[in-house]
Amino acid sequence: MLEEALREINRGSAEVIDSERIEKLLTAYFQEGKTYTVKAGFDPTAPDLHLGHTVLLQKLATFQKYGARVQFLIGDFTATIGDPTGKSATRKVLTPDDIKKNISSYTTQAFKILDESKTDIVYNNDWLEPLGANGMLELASTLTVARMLERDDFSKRYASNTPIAVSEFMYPLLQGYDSVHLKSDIEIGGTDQKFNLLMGRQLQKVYEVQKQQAVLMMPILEGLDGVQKMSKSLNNYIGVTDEPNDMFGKVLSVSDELMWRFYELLSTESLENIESLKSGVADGTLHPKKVKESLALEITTRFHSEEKANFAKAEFDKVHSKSQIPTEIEEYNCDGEVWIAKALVDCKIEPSTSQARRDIKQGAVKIDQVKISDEQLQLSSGEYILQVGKRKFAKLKVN
RNA sequence: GGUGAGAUAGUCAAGUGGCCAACGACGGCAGACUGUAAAUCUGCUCCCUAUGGGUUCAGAGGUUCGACUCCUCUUCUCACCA
Repeated sequence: MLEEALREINRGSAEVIDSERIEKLLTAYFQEGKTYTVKAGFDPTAPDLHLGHTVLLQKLATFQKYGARVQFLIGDFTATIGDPTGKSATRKVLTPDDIKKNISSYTTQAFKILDESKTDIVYNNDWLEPLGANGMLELASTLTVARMLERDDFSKRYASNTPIAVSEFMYPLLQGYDSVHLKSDIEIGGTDQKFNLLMGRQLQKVYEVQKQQAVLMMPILEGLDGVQKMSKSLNNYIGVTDEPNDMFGKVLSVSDELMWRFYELLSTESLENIESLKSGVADGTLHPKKVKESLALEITTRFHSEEKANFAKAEFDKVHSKSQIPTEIEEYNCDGEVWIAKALVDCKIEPSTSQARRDIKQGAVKIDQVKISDEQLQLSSGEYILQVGKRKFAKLKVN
């Protein structure tokens, strides 16, 4: 039991600091039913979560399964400083109202994964604000500038003469102080947070609250391209609020290699099962697509429902395997004869008539499942199913 | 503060008076092949009902029949010196 728990907890992790501590906490839980706390900090700036964010959430859920109380920390105070990401210069200041809105959308999404009854939502403004100037100075005195500059990001910026605001130095300190206040037993975060996470350990020692927290770091999830990290700005993400059809399709479009990564970091499938899936694919008894399909089903079910996931799968098969028309298509109307290129633009499946012409020339455009080649084609009155490529559809009614 | 280099399409990056809507690479889209996977091959990739027209090469002026290319100023970036 203990062994299995440890394996699940370490699963996919990039680095663990003080794993003995984790083992002790778990042992205490299994033997005496003692709970412990796991802290994770969240920035209230990004209300749209994608699967990259859920890696952490799922790790927290795993901890909950093994006796942890999760300290779901909202960095409402620290959000006003801005974590030194190097490009944070233009960070806008959030109003309390924005923050409140972001948080509620954040938590409803998060509780699709986390057990609400084992989660404490805490706001660091509650203790950082009363800390005051004295407290801040005391906190700042625990650390030297040299030590601060050890942080990779800082040293790089310092070396390249990129400005570093003194307030940015406070960020890791404050995040570390959160751990002091909360007396966290374990803190988890992404590998990019290493410095900040370690700061928690250091400060807990200085303030002599208790034993130092253990730290578990999760890798950054790759996006759909399999190379760069999943992020909204790179448009390689699967959002947790994506439509079931999109979500299913996106998961299915990841490469076989990346699929295993997703399995490790996102699936709740046990490690044994994943191993057997892997060997099944390796010796040819299992088709990789089947394996990917069940992953897509699992993920879609998690954020929507089983029913919707199954529907998305059926829809997917219909459109792609049997190349039929999807059940639901956007509908558009227009009057009089329409030039095909214009119609495609009006239906928002082409960005410009130039692009539409090119696609027609290349045979990417179909009307009612039939490829067309005449770029001068006029559509007279009637109903048409327009299609560009494999995935863009529209229904057009010409009056 | 001084000196020098630079700013080109989504990104990187050629182009140094007409052959430039601008080489190439990446990305993206489409086609073939497939498992809408990957890999590979091919085509396309500013806009406009188009063998043509329009608007582009940081911004504003100027020289010229003609400028992304030359000149002036402005803004911003980078390097070296102080």
